[in-house]
Amino acid sequence: MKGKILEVARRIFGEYGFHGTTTRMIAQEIGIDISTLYYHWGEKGDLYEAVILDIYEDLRTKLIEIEQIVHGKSLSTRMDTAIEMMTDYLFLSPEICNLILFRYFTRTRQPSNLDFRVPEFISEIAFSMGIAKDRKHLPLDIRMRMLAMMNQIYNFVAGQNFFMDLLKTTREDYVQNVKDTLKFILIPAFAQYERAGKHHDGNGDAGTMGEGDGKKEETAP
Amino acid sequence: MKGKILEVARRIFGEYGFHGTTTRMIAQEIGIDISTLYYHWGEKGDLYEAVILDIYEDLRTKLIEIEQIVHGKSLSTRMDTAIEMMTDYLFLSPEICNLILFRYFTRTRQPSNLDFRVPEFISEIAFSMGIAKDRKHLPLDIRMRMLAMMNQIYNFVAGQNFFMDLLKTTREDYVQNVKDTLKFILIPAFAQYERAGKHHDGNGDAGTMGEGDGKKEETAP
DNA sequence: CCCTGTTTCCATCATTTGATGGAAACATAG
DNA sequence: CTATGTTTCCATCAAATGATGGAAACAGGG
Repeated sequence: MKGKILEVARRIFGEYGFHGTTTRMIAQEIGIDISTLYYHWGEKGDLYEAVILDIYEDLRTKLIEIEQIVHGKSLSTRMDTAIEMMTDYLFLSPEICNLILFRYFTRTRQPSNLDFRVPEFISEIAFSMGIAKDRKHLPLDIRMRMLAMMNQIYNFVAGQNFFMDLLKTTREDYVQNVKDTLKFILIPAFAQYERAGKHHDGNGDAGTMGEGDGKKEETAP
Repeated sequence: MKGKILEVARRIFGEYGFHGTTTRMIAQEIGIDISTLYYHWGEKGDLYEAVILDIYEDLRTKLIEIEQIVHGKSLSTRMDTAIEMMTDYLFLSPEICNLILFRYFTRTRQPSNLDFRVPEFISEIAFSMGIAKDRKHLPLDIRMRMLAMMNQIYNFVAGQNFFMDLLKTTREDYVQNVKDTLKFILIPAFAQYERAGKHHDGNGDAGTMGEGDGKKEETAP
């Protein structure tokens, strides 16, 4: 039962957010009384915290699995496979994306129960992609690119209902197009690392060229 | 006063979301009684609706302004300028990004007051970029790429607090790195349109395109 | 069966929250 | 000043919500 509650709480919190979810909604979805819920998980904030830890744990497991499969391949191939696997996985548990994005964007009225830190796996991903030489001390620009990449996936999964309606497409079609769009955007972007040889940082101003705007060199801090 | 309420409501709704915001929070922030708020805007859902319409109107105005400035330039230049302007603008009104993303990701318990449709400017942007030949009947893949592009910007602005804390960086530094990251990812991706000539759709498996030669000139730093 | 510990539900509270009616304050034209 | 329309605040409600105590149901070992 404790597990069942966590599972349903993940889904409901993922759909409605923290304040949009009531303990009664969760209990009713399972068909139990709310006091049973409180018995197992304590107050609402504690349950939410458990949900967050749970999804990050799932995500970590998946990332490790993917890392082992794409290990050793070329960057383009690695990204292609990783995008396929990651997308398929997240569409099976879309609340993972929703909950992560809520954390990024939303403030809560709660004192500070929910502001605990969770690793964002940024360095792990960069390392797995072969972009980081060293698991620690990742330069800022690389960390931001990793965030950008993950966000791109999260967005299409978390917003699937809205976007499917907006684009007037079926689910199957949508999933395929998400993968294609991700590849269209991410692979050329990160292909710059392949072309630029191993670790030519190339400043952030990639792609524009010319213009030589006044940006100073900003070597990795 | 009516305007002042709308302005503050934008900010608070943007920070806490619909259910995370109470009418009392808005009223208190201004220093008025909640009944004054209800007098001007009716029920909470109506105020929220007004907020959404307001931010979309602002966004529309800005997009038109940008469109006129980048008109006629090359795609890379257009994107460079548009990213600069759009980012600067959104960082001044970050609640725009938050509110748009909430609409994408969050469900509300409300009956259906907030499910009204608002244009997402997808076709306008594609047309302005010179990617769409025809303002109507945009193919699905192009619309998704436009969404992906806008989402990329929205995310970094809406999540600025979280990301700045995560990356341990200052605001100024963060803003600059957002621009650089956006250019790093978006410009190479959409440069495929330039290289591929005018309208070679190219199937979704765009990842292969990056391998060919790639960008010729690379401003040696 | 009985005893004990666990789990579930019912009844109930105290707050919070959305919402409103009506009195007071304010403004403005005549 | 007075009359009229507008705006703001005070007091208050009803419903929703987070939370809890205690009785009942359940489970398993002796």
